[in-house]
Amino acid sequence: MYYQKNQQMIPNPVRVRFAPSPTGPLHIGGVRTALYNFLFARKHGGTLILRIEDTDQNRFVPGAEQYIIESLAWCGLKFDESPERGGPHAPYRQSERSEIYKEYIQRLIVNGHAYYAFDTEAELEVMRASFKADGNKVFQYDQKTRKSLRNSLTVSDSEVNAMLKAGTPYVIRIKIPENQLVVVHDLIRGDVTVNTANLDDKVLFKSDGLPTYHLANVVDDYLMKITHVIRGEEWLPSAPLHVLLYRFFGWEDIMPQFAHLPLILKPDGNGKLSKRDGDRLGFPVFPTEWKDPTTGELYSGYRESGYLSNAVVNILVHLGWNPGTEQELFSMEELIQQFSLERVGKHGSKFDPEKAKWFNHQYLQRKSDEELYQMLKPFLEHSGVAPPGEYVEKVIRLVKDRVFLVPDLWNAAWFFFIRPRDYDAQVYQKIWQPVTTELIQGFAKETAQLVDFNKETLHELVLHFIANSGVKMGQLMNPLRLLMVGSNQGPGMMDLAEVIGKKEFLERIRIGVEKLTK
RNA sequence: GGCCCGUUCGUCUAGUCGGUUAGGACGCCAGGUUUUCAUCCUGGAAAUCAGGGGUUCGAUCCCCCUACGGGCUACCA
Repeated sequence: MYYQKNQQMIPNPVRVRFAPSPTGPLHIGGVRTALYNFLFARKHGGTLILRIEDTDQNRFVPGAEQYIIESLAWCGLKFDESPERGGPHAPYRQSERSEIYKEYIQRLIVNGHAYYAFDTEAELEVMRASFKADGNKVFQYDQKTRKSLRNSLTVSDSEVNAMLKAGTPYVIRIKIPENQLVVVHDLIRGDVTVNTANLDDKVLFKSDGLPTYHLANVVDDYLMKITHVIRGEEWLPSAPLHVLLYRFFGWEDIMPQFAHLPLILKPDGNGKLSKRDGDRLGFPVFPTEWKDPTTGELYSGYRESGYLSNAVVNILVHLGWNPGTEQELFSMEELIQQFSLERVGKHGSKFDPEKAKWFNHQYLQRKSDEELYQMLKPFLEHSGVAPPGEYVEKVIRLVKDRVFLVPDLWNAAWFFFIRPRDYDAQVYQKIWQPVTTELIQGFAKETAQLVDFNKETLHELVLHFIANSGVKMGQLMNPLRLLMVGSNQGPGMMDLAEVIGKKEFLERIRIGVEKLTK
């Protein structure tokens, strides 16, 4: 037995769903919602369902459903029941369930909890405009205004039937009861109470014959025996409406429990995180890359930017949840074990791209040399070099700890595979003295004599050389580094020299000196 | 505008019977290692717990008000 906050037993078996609409790539906020659902399901040995909420044909984007499934799979999230896998409550696409909703909306009409509304888009627009003109009021189709609009509450039954028969377009709206208190028990926020006087008569069924989210979500959650609805905070305002629907259908005592997750906010300023923020500040807002099929617009992804899926999961899980301990790096197994809704915060979190990188660095450090090799391979191929594996592994050991994103593997190591073409002008200015050229050439001459070339012998030689010539270590080493790397970066000089070998070492000196002293 | 939710270091956060030097992490600063640049290590600055009222011997913690922030307010989800 397991008890949540307010002594509510978690019914067994747990069944939760992630219910995105296929309107484009999945925002990381959505990924996090899916992740929390996944963790909750796994933790309680429950079932995770993917339900595609595609009741808005206008916003349908081809490929989006596939994107959602694949990008989530990349994160390690798999569904037990879904459109592609099927399950006992198939179909899992709402567009394929339209007959079901018709049956349920009829029940609401018969019971007097819903009514036909014949107002056209244009008529409602006029209402909105007149409300706005009258002291900037906002028009709502609700218990106050419905009495003066064209619907089955104001029009006679025979007239309604005539209109229906004539094929007059209509929508079906919920009839919100007057002046009642509706309480939503939220696992994260506690009880949220709303007076029905503030609720409007939301459209339940559209003129295109498909339900809106509100109806479809309640009917499907009931039919699919969902026990917990874990979704974003943007749904909190409509939760009372959903509770009312459960009540009208007579399902209130088996209604799922709600948990409304706080939002992910932009790093600077206020408001929720958007693609725009990512583009502006230079970090991805989507798990994997997506190219919009119609506009061609590119949505950059974490995977393509060089993040590990493990790290992304860890970054996201911490945006709203914490373990209550000082552990900060988790495997999926550990998350499943430790996750709980109780430890999800109430307030939104600003996304911190710097911390995200740091997390990725941590996970990268835990990868084996072999795994890192595999990640570096594409870069080697792209540059047309094919060094022996033994050589690459030596390099990886030297540069590993300076890698934050996967491409850094190449950025921090390319000079082991390719000679520098340019030399950093600022560094040159700073370290290249009048005597340097002669000094380096003298050193190269002595190095050429070295029979056994490795980091120890080279180090010894350096020591001798500076003692004899009376220069400081830096006067020799800094120019050498510039010659080897083209800048002032990279691992220790001796390690670097040993790996590239004597021949290459001398060659780089020769070529570099020639270029720099021209 | 209306309704709802929120508010602890710059950021993510701990703090769940009201009594803590308010803890950790990222970032920042300083020192050390690396004769480079990063990494790494050590140390440091950084939160009058949004403000004001209560309740209490005592409030970050309970209540109220205000401010600020956010969400929703479509025949979108």
